[in-house]
Amino acid sequence: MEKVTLKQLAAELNLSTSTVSRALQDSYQIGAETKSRVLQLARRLSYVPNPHASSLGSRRSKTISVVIPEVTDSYFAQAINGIEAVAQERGYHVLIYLTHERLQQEQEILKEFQGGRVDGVIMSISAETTSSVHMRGLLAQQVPLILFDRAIEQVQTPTVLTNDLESSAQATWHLIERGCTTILFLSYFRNLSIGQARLAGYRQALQEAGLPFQPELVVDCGLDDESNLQLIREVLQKQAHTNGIIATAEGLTLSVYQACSELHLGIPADIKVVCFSNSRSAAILNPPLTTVVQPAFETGQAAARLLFKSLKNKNAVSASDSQVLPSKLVVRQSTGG
Amino acid sequence: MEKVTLKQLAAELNLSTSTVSRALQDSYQIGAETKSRVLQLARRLSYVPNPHASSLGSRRSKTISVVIPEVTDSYFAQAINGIEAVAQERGYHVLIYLTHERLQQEQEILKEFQGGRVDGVIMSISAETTSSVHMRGLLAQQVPLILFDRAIEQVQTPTVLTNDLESSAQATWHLIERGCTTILFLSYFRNLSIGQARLAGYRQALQEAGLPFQPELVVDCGLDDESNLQLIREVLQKQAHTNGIIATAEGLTLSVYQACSELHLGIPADIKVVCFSNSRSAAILNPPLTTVVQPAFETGQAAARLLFKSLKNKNAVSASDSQVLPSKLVVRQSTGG
DNA sequence: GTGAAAGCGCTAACAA
DNA sequence: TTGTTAGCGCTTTCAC
Repeated sequence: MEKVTLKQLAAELNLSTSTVSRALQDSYQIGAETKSRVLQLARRLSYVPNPHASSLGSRRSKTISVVIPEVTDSYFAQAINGIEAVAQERGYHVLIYLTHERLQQEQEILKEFQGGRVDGVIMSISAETTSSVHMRGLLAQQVPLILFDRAIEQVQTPTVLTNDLESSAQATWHLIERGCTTILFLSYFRNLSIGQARLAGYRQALQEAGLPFQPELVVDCGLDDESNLQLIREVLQKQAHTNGIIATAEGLTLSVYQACSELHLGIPADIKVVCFSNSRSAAILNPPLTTVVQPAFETGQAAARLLFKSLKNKNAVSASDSQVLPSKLVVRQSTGG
Repeated sequence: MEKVTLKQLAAELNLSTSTVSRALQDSYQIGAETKSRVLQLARRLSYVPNPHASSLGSRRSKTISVVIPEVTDSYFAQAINGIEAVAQERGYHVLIYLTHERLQQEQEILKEFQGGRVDGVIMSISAETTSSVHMRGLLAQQVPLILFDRAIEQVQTPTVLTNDLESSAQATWHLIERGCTTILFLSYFRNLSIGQARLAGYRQALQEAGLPFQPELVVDCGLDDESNLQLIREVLQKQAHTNGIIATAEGLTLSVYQACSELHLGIPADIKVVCFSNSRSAAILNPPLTTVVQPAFETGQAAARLLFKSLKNKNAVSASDSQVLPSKLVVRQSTGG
């Protein structure tokens, strides 16, 4: 099967390529009859445009990209669905790139985008990202960038975040109300602004409740389950009075439950647990897990909408259009039900 | 910041664009000194090639695509990671497309690929896909296609599958050994070949064990949790003797646990449960869930390797290179531990 | 080892 | 309403 091109369509129809091109784009400049002739032939020969040629010619790729740390996390998976839903409405393609929490990957990906591969970018920064220098290049090229969930202060671009400080404070308060006095805070890559906000919320709640903040109760976890498990086990042994845990990432749930089980700490009898998690299985864990659920799908949607607004008009959107969507606390038996 | 092009580099260096192009591709035709001059300037001006121009010129996009039903499923998320790992080694980009289990989406996506957007495709078909006509076009264009996990018979292309029949039989046997006599089989989109293989495995085990096959114990579930829950609830009520369940999709776990809980059926005392699931949280469910775990990452890797082999030499790979990787049964308390 | 030149397939002024 | 004509930025023969 030969590849059919615009030129061939044009030749066949005794039209110019530009007319055919316009007809296929449903341009107002083209007569109804011509359009239908073109469309008919295109369909008959099952013509498929070459996106590279079209991107090159128009300097628009009709493609946006999503750059995220990983996809084996309910939050990001759900956010992708939100972004996709919006992109699809507008006839845009979505390229997903994974950084695996590595700054270098993120840098390389963004660098690539300066070549014009995509029209805009929606990103959640990697755990290693502490500066925004690699975003400057993109922005200098006028490629719109929206950050979601995990952002970084210095960069002047719109963000869609959740109320991390508040929801963390709420989770902490919830534990306090259930009688917890010594609460372990498991941070996930401490340098993330989101992690700091959650830590701040925790501290704020402690303070309001008149409980002391104990730095030794803050444990910085990472990607590796095995070492997380070990860290948690150790701190639970050392800080034997611990009777509450806040885990700030879905990926920590397993390690927390395992550590408690190994140490024969009953949840919620001996120790109460709440995790930031968008996993649907939270409801059927043993025991069912109290979670801080982030508005993942909605965040994706909002980010995509901002991006498209910006694509339409570069100046329509600025950092001041940033949004904050609320997370919600879902109480289950891991904190006493 | 102006966009730097090859032409500009060439002008600056008093070289032709072709020389610069070759130098950047590390062609053997170019002298070492020239190469280093080019590279240096490119770096200094932070030159980034335009991928569309390069794809158009070379008729290769250095991009492969992954087409999957959804991403909020551990199996697919892990498979993506496997594919990505291989693609990255080879300097290829990975585009991920979601069909949301809809055939129409899948058709549109594959159609698009006929335009030359990607060099090759790795796909797991949607639940609605019962024919392979929409793949013919791609194959006719010589775009290599590898199917994984969910394939379809008629199409002559390599596949990477798991031993669904065997693992399903194994799971069924496991339940039988634990004393189950009336085993509910929850299929997920019955028409999928993978679903049929699993059903066949179930039937085979029953037969070997001398247990009757009861069609009313086979329930076809779908995407919607709510209706799945209802279906399961109903059949459990009608078939009150049921003392075992096999759920053939990760997404069914929640509904199964909920249904049992609502009907006050104790797992594993009253009813034993095994699910096909790659979710890490299986170990901490209430009770911990016996799972059939598929080799997701490895399947992704294998599929990608096949694809690259085929990209290198169209004739190097054929349907006869298809692979079958084994799943494994992980026994936990939901079947008695 | 390097350059000239002809595209790749499509878009978008500018004309007509 | 349609056609002409340059490109878009890079690759790739074919010469030298």
